[in-house]
Amino acid sequence: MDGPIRVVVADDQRVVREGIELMLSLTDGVEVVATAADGEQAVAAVARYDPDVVLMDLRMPRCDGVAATRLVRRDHPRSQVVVLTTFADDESVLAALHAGARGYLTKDAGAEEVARAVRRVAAGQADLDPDVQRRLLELLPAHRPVPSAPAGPAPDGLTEREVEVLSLIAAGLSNTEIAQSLVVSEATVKTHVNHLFAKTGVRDRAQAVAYAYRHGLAG
Amino acid sequence: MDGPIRVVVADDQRVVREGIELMLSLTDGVEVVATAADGEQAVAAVARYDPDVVLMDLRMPRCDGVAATRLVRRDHPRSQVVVLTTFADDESVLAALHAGARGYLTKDAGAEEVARAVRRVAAGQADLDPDVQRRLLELLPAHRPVPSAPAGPAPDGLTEREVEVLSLIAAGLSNTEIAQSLVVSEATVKTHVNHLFAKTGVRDRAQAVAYAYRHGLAG
DNA sequence: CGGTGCCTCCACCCCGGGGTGGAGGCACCG
DNA sequence: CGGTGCCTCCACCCCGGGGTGGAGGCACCG
Repeated sequence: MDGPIRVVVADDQRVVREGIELMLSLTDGVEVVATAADGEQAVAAVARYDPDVVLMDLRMPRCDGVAATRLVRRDHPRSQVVVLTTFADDESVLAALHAGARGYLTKDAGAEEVARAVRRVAAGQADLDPDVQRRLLELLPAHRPVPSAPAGPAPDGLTEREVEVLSLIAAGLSNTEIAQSLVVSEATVKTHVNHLFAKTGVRDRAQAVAYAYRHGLAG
Repeated sequence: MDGPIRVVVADDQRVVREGIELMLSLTDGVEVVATAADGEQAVAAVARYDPDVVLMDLRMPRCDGVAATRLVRRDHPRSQVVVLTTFADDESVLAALHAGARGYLTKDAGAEEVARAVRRVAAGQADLDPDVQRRLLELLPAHRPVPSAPAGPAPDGLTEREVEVLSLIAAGLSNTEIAQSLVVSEATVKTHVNHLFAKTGVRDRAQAVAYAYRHGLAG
């Protein structure tokens, strides 16, 4: 990486825009090449200046930040986008990340955080607000271990009986119904349920059903 | 947060273990209450000391870090886990995060990074290595909630919001978590849940998860 | 022989999930 | 204009699910 990291700042609030511009101008190795007050201007600025990084507000008039991010990523994939916004609700976060943002900062980030995000993103890494990271974890897609051994032995050391109970859970049976189905007491069912929860690391039967589907124990 | 953040350090290599212990002992507001040389010891230490944070190596004898993390999260959900490992391959990362780790550091992290991760995780946030963040982004689920109108209309006359709630149920979230995720009250979530149960004809969330998987609203 | 793992069952506790019966705001539409 | 559907939120109730801490029988095996 030679030469400064070239940045475009897009925010509809002038104070914010100029504050960030100033902040970054005092940062070593970073240069603000343009600013934009709405999404359309941001896209145009990217086309004209081919920056390394775009600092993008989400709430802007005329083509909001998400749409602008999507356009930037589609037409100028070399330019990375860091979202800088007051809001961190799931809708915004997912939409922005899906549009291709590699960074996500909230507006109480300090100069240091902003500079770090710009550098990391320019270096091909990601830099997300800690709360956003946590949300991502919650949305973690199923961990499919390896589809190698499909109908092989039970995963996570489940016993035969536990797999049986798990399948019935996935089939939508209550503990009482499972007990009737297996001709054992409900207490026994609850024991198996507790054991298989512990082994698979799930919290409740909803998660257990998802686990069963992902591991081919239901369907 | 009053009192120091109480930490357990688990690593089978003595140099690493004691190095981190020293490093953290010099950090304001952090106290190492125990160390562990393998997974079993780590789990036992958590049970005995009820720490705020566990720094967990992944490669350890007798119950590896992933299993230990899972146990800690199951049995002592108050204690958060930060993984500290040399490896950042996808399998390890996914397994660890799935087991419930809230932090992920590689071993070339400095004292500052380690301290920051401990603090953030203790505060209920997440702190993942930037490369891990990038991997997570690549794994981002296909933003199911509101995909404009791609995969056909919702089955059984489900509204957009109901489909959204159903997807989150299938992702294993509780009503409280769904409420937080959608930024609405829990009462609203319960209303949607009741409506979608009635429309789809399921009885509880276990059956709802199965329904979601069968109708391609999860997975 | 003793140890281990699995299956079986018990009592007890508590909270979250699921159900009922409301309500208001808003957008859309005939 | 009034009706309808959706989203939002409330209070209240109750039961099943999930967790704890036991226990005994049995098969297998070193």
